[in-house]
Amino acid sequence: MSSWLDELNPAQQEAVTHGDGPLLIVAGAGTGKTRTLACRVAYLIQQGVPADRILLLTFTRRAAAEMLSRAGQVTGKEDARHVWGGTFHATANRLLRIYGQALNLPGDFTVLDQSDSADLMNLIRNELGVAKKDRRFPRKVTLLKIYSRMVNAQEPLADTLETHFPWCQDDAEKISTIFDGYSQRKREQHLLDYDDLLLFWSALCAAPRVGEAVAGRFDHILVDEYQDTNPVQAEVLRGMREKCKNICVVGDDAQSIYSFRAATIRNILDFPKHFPDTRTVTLEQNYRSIRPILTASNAVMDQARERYTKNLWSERPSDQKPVLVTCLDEPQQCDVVCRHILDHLEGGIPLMHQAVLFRAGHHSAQLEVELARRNIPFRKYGGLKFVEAAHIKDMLAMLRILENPYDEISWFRVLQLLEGIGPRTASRIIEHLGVRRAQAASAGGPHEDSVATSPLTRLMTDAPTVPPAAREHFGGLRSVLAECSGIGGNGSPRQPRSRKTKRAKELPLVTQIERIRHFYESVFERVYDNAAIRLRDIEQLEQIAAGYRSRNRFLTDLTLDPPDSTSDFAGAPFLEEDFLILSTIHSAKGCEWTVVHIIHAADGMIPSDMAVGEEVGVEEERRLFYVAMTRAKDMLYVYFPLRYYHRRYRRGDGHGYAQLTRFMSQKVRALFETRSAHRDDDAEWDERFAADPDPYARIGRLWRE
DNA sequence: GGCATGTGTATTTTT
DNA sequence: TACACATGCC
Repeated sequence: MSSWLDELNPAQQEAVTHGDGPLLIVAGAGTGKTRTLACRVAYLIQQGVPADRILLLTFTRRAAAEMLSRAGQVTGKEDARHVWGGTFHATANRLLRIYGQALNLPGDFTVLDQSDSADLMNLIRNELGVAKKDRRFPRKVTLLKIYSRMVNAQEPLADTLETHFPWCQDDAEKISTIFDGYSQRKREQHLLDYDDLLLFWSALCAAPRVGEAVAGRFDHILVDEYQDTNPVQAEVLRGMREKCKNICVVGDDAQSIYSFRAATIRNILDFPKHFPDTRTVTLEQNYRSIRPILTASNAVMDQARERYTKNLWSERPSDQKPVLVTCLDEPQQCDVVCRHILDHLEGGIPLMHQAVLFRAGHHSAQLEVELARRNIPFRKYGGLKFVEAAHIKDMLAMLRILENPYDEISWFRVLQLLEGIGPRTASRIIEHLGVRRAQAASAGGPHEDSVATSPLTRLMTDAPTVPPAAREHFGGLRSVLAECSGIGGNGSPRQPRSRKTKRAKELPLVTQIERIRHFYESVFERVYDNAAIRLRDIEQLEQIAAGYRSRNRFLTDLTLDPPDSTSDFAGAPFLEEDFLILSTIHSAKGCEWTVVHIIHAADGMIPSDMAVGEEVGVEEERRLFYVAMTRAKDMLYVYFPLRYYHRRYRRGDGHGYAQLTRFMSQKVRALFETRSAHRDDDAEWDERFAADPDPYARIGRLWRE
């Protein structure tokens, strides 16, 4: 057989060459999990399993792409490209486009992202008039969190409230009314939220004949990061493997960090129960980190309440302990991090092989400013995404109206951008246009649109009255929608389109975006104070759209696989230069770098003070810290600022003293080299002055630039 | 009545 | 920073 098998260790080989039946791979950090999974895909293909009958479920699209490219390298064939790879959600979407009809789901459904879902929730919240002056009612995001946890954990509302949202218990009745309205709207308007994708997939499996067809599509299912799947995902897998038991899951209970998404390690622990005759393979040799880093990481996990069963070991000895850097405050932390990064760069380690990790998206804000100041290019993963920016959502809302004229929240969003139109007027217009088709959805036939007039058509033929202030912009809205959709136009003398073609002639996607951008120019001018920058972002969106022919595909891809760093599109796309990685710890899952910098290792940051209320919360934060540490190959820095200014504590406008993260116990610290960035005041002063640009040079800019 | 605007406040992690 | 709510303006 192939020589590439010889390069694997015995445990990896066992996993890769496992035949039929359930397989559980318990893979500690850095034990070659990705490689093993990729090799197993390659092995299956070499054994004659058609690539398109293999399903590889991963946590991100990136992970799937990487594994398949590796599998391709191993087999040396193109086959691996045909493997079904992607996230649970993306796969659900793909399957539901094909088989959804069996569940009365129209093929043109649109997918709501988190904030869309929250907006829809808010719509109903407001309609119910539930907000009272005397008592606070859960906000839209809270409502969505409750809903999502309830659904994903498959846990009754009362239990969900009691265990995770006790302060909302009194509102249980109203909350359940809101949830009713929420699901009804989604059904009427052909909308699926993230959770629905999983629920519908699960329902698909359970459906009489289609279930078998869907499951029968795949000879083998492989699942990565199984410790971070939730009960619904487990249910999907069981549904997919009722007959054929070829399933392989990979995970590490010590790295489960998604319980806020209702992920549960019960899935991985109970896997052998759900799938009898499971073969379990444990991977314990770490190839990633030098020994001192692994030792320190293991020491962190030794304090965990639950003991994990693996003993990770490394064959990479080194004298270099990980480094704990105590800083005076955050500015100094930024300074030291930058210096270390540049030192390593000088020493031959490109920026791409270095990463700065942190607990929450905004923890890197100061550092980002400092990096920009020093001309260190970076790319940030996690935190706020490109598609979550308000103006991008404005653009997407227009496209979604064109795609699905019954999408109520998109109408709301677009209408309220116009001067003089607030919630009341928007709602009146929406009613006038007949956006809410009562009961139509339950009939669910493909001819339903021909029965009722589309809201877009009505907008053209029977325009609602709008307040004077809104007239001009509303007219603009009508013409741009008319132009993009090709539906009649604007009361203009243009002759009515012939009925010969059923579908009106639409403009190409990129042209649509261009026209809409043009329309938004004056709108943004009024609504946003930095309109120019936002409009430029829309041009970036046009670039992305250029790769798409189908508008629906474009919209769905953006919601299910959003470009994950803001700067993916900023700057020159042709200059593939070296850049530093900034990432939340969550987004760093599965990645590795030569040098890793963990910043804000203070109690309250790691663990987040949002999580310290419960023991299970703290335990998960510990695993999070462990995940961060085990990303490092050769060098690990942990930074801890002693003081925080006006940030954490509301009262007291001065500063607060922080504590080193509780996960760095005495024992753990002993495994670190400890450095102070503030050893003596003189040195510190010198450094600060040295960091400032020469005043003469600064003045010189006045005439040299 | 309904919209624009101001003020206080709470801010994790992601498909 | 964005959201929820209160007040002031057309």
